Amino acid sequence: MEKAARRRAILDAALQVFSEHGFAGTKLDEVARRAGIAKGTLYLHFTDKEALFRGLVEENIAPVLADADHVVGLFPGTTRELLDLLIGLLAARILDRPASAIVRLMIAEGPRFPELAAFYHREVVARGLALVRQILQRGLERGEITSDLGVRFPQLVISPAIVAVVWNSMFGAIEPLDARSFLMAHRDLLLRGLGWREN
Amino acid sequence: MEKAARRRAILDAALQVFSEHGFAGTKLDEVARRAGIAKGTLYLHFTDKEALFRGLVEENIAPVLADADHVVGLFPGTTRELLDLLIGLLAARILDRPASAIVRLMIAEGPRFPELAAFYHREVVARGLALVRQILQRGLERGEITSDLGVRFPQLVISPAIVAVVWNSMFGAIEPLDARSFLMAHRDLLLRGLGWREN
Amino acid sequence: MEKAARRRAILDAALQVFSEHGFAGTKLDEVARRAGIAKGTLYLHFTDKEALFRGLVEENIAPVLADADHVVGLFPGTTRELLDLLIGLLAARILDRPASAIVRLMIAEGPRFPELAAFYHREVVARGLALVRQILQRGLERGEITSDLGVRFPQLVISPAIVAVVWNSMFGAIEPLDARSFLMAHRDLLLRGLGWREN
Amino acid sequence: MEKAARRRAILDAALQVFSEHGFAGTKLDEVARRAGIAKGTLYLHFTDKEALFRGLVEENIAPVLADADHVVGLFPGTTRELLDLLIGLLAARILDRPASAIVRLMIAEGPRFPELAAFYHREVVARGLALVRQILQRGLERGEITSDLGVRFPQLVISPAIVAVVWNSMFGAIEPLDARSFLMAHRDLLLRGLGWREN
DNA sequence: AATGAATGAGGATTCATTCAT
DNA sequence: GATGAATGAATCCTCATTCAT
Repeated sequence: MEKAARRRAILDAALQVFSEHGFAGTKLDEVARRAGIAKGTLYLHFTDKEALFRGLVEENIAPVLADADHVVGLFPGTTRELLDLLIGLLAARILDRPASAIVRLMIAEGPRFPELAAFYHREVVARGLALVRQILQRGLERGEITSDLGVRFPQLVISPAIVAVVWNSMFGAIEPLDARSFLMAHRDLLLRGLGWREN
Repeated sequence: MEKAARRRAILDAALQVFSEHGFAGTKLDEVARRAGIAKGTLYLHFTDKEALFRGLVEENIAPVLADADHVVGLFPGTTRELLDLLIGLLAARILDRPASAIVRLMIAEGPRFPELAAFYHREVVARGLALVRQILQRGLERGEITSDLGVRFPQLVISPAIVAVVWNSMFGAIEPLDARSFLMAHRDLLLRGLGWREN
Repeated sequence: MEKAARRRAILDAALQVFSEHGFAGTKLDEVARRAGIAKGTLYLHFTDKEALFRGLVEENIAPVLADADHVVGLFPGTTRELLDLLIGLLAARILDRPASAIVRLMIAEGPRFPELAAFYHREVVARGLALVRQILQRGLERGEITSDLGVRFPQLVISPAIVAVVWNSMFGAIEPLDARSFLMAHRDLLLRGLGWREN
Repeated sequence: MEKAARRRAILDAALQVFSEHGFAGTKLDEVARRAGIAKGTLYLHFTDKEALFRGLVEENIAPVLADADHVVGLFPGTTRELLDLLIGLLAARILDRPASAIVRLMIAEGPRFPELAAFYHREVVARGLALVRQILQRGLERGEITSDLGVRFPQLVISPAIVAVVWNSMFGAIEPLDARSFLMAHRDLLLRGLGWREN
């Protein structure tokens, strides 16, 4: 349908512009220009600037959730294999502009959009952390790891991915961080820290 | 001197308001109001909004650097003790509103202030990471740890602190993260991951 | 086209207001109000206050130049007839509010807009003086006048017209000067001074 | 007295700044700076910006009037000699920055200060024109000139002086006008135009 | 008297939103 | 539906004026 394509073009443009200028700094003129439509047309798709921002975040969540389901689906395998898979996905996502831009936007603007933060927490963060917990819990039960720190603080597993996004957005031009090697190092450190032992 | 106090009041107010609304979203009227001065008075201390923002970041760096020097000064001790010290400081800093607000602001606005990001990188981030490297390098030399992953990716040591700040700013109202326990868990995981062995 | 009419309305209002209050003293709010449009609409036609001022001067030059060409076109006639024609045009222009307001504005604001003054000199003043020189040079060649002072100082021919404008703008309410009689007297004095002799 | 010197310094500075930027464009900060005093001190001498402007014009009139009296005092002489004297004074005045700046200011700002324009008309212009009339009337009575056009339109005698001031303020950088030669040419043209005949 | 820091009304400019075409 | 010209509220910044020292 034509309408859906139009909507997608707007959201793509909005992601770029919000990402470059932040919420308050974004001019809808520029979003419209990049989307190749007239300014007024924006209002046929989104009631106002805030709705556009919310739509942006909400509609970029689907692929993330699909990823998670994918990981869950591949559950057979060692904890190491699952963590590798997870980190591979994170790396893919991090190298992937849209999703990392969304993460950055949520960090930058989250405090000004509490309901959106709650939505993001519920739909993305809580699910992601639950997935991490599942993987590690299973590792404990199988005797592949011995520490429950990861289950208790699943954010520890995710932290380096967040930092890689933030780092490259701020210091990418000065001292870029290779996200893949960084996350590989993290996986090694993490597994050893959790008491990993090949059975 | 009266002038310095006025300046401090302005910076305190600015930290609050920039922190709540971001750079573009901040009204200087509100900064002035919270500082208890007239709008025009702001301009006797800072040439414009951007100078105020820069001043805010720059003048909040001094205490951070003082901390770092302090840690270096206390160098004798095991790697575990030093990491504890470091993490204690991070926790103190994280629980400390001003500094965490600055970190958040830098993450949110950094991409729009490249020179400021460079300044922050040079004065705070690079020094902090150098300190981490020193500590871990010394641990390797003393045989207290065996992995050099921390030396190669010192950001891994810092990541959970950054995430704790970001987490609480976004999800503090929904699911607060106890920064101290979180960082203690991190320290345990990290040390074990690095091959910690009490001599 | 509607757009051109809007632009004309703005320039008309701007001429009034700039003329009454000078450049710095003019409020764009008032220009908009008198043009019957909203403040923001001004900016769809002129990028800023200075562009509006420049546009005002530049677009009021066309009719003046058309007049000058007209005079040149009517060249056959005695020097007296040509001077009469010229003075008639000056009088018409002087009694004509817009042009005299422009002259006043240029005198008042010229020093603060050097490029605009240069433009005005090039497009209006130099051409006007060249026309005066042509007329007088022809008079000398035909033996109708004997002095070359007018050719050497064509500003002498124009001075009373300028003064009439300035006088009436300043003292019009106190002691108005009848521009037509004034310029007629000037013509008589000038011709006699240049050694006029009917052939 | 110290106070009078202070006042003079302020007026000198004010003349410069008003002359460069016009009334609305003048910042009292800059006047104070150039006068070498604090901003607040201005208000010990002039109640407000407008009073300063008025004072400026009013206090620069004395020397002009003194000149005029001087001319009247030297009355014996031919009409040519008196006109020479008058034009010499005008040239001196025109080459003299302060007075020409005042003339320019009155032209530029006069319409916004009607009472000041009236004052200027009464104290300077009317007296100057009366003087011109006296000289020419005497010339007629003595039979040195035959036309009464100058008596009827004394502004014709003054016009080139005004134009010289205006010209050089606007086009001085592009095509400067030598005021002295210009006024000499005017004198010759004028005398001949009035029917001058050496007795 | 002199100072200059402080004030806050005022004005240029921007931009989210509306609406006639 | 789509457009983009028009709107005017909102915000940064300036500067004449005041006043405590």
